[in-house]
Amino acid sequence: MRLAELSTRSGVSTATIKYYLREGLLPPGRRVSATQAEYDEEHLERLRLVRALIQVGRVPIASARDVLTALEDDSLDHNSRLGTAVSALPHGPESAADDASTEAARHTVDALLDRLDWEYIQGHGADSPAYRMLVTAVGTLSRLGYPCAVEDLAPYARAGRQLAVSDLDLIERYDSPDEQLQAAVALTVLYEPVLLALRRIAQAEESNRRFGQGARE
Amino acid sequence: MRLAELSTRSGVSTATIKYYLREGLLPPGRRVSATQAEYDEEHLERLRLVRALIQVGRVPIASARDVLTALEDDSLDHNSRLGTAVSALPHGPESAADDASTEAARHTVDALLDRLDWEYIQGHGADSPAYRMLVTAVGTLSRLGYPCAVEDLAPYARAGRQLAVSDLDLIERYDSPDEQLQAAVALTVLYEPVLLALRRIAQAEESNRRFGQGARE
DNA sequence: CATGATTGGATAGTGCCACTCCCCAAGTGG
DNA sequence: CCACTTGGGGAGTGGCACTATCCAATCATG
Repeated sequence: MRLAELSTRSGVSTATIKYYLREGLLPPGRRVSATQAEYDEEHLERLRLVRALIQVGRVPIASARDVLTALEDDSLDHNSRLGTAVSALPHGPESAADDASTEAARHTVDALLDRLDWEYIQGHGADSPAYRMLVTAVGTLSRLGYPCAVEDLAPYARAGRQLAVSDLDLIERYDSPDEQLQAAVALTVLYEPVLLALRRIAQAEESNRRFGQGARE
Repeated sequence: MRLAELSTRSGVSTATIKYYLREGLLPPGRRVSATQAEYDEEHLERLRLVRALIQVGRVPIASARDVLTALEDDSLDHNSRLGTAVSALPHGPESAADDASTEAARHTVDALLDRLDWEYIQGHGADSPAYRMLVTAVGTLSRLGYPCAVEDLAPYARAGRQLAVSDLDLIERYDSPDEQLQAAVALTVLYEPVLLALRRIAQAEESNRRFGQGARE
C-alpha cells in the first residue's frame, strides 16, 4: 500500500507518518520508484504500536526509537533485547544522588528487595532504570513526609509481583520470540493505564465503603 | 520567611515560585508592605506538594491547580472534595466515543465491574475519568490485537483492589480531614511510580525466573 | 538622610517537543 | 501530454513549563 493508504487505515496523518519515517520510528517502505514506496501490513502494525507507545504510554519519540531498535537488534539474544527495550522505556526524572533523603530511600529500597528475595535486581542494582525510578519515588515521598518504610511498600511490591506473573502469562501465550518481544513492550506500557485506572476505581469503591453512607453521599 | 528563603529551603528558583503564585498553585503570602510578603511553613509544604505533583506525577499546571482548589473548597464536604480532587488528576487522552473497538472495550469493562461487584463505580459510570481511562486503554489494547477480555483483566483488577486497600490504610493514619485529603492526593499520585517501578522490577525477576538460566543469562 | 541592595510583581522571551505546512522534483494515469 | 499524486525535506506552529529582564517600592546601612 501507499503512504496515503497507510494513513487512512491507521488514522494517522501522512505528515505525521513522514515525520515518524524521518525519525526512524518506522522502517522505510520498499522503494518502487524514485517517488513511490510500498508499505505492508507490518508497517501498519508497527505504526499502531508506535502510536500506542507515544499516545498511551507517553513515551518520547527518541525513547520509542530506542525501544523499537532494541526489539530488532539481531546482535542481541532474546533476553537482552527484552531488557534493553524495557530499559529504554521512560522512567521519570532522576533524583540527585548525593541527597540525604535519596540515600535513605536507596537504603529502604535495598531492604525491601532483600526481604522479598528478589535477587536478580539486587545483582543488577542501580543499573536498572526501574530501580532508580523506585528510589526517586520513595525519596520524594519521604521528603514530603509520607510514610514509605519497608512495611509500607510491601503491599505494593506484592501487587507488583502478582502483576508480573500475569504479564508473563500473557506474554507466554505467544510462540515466536519476535511476537513475545513486541507483546512484552506493548503489554508493559499499555497495561499501565489499565492498572492505574483500576486502582483509582478501586480507591473510589473502598473510600465509599469506608467513608460513604454516612450522609447518603 | 521571604520568597528568597522559600526558594532556598525548597530548592525551587524564585522565578518558578513567582510563576506558581501567578498561576494560583500557591496562595499569595501575607503582605507586609507594598514590596514584601511573608510566607510560612504551610507555603513550603504546599510548594513541595506542587513540585511532587508536577515532577513526579507529571500533572499539568492547570490540573494541579484544579486539584489543589478542590482540596480547599469549603463549599464541598469531605468526600466530594476528595472525589473532585482525584478527578482532576490527569487521565490521558480520550478515545472516540463512536469507535467500534471503544464500544467493545466499554462492554468488556462493564462486564468486569459487574463481575467484581463494584457497585459504586457502576452507579457513577462514564462520569468517572478513571472509567473512561480504563475504556480507552482496553480499546487501545484490543485495537493492537492484544488480549484484554474480562478474564485477562481480572488479575489487574484484583491487584487494584489490594492497592486501594493499602492506600486507604495509609490515608486513615491521618486524623484531620485536611491531612487525609492532602495525603490522598499525594499518595495516589506518588505511589504510581512506586507501583510501576515495582512491577517492572518484578517483571525482570519473573522473566529471569522463566527464561533465564538457559544460557547463564 | 543618602544610597545601594533587595524584594516582589509583571511582561516578554526561551527551549523543548510533537507535530504540521509547504514546496519541489519525480512519477502516474486518463 | 499534462494535470494530479506521491514521497522527501526543511521550516514553521502551538503548547507548556519555566526563565530572564525590567521596574518601582522598600529596606538596611553608614
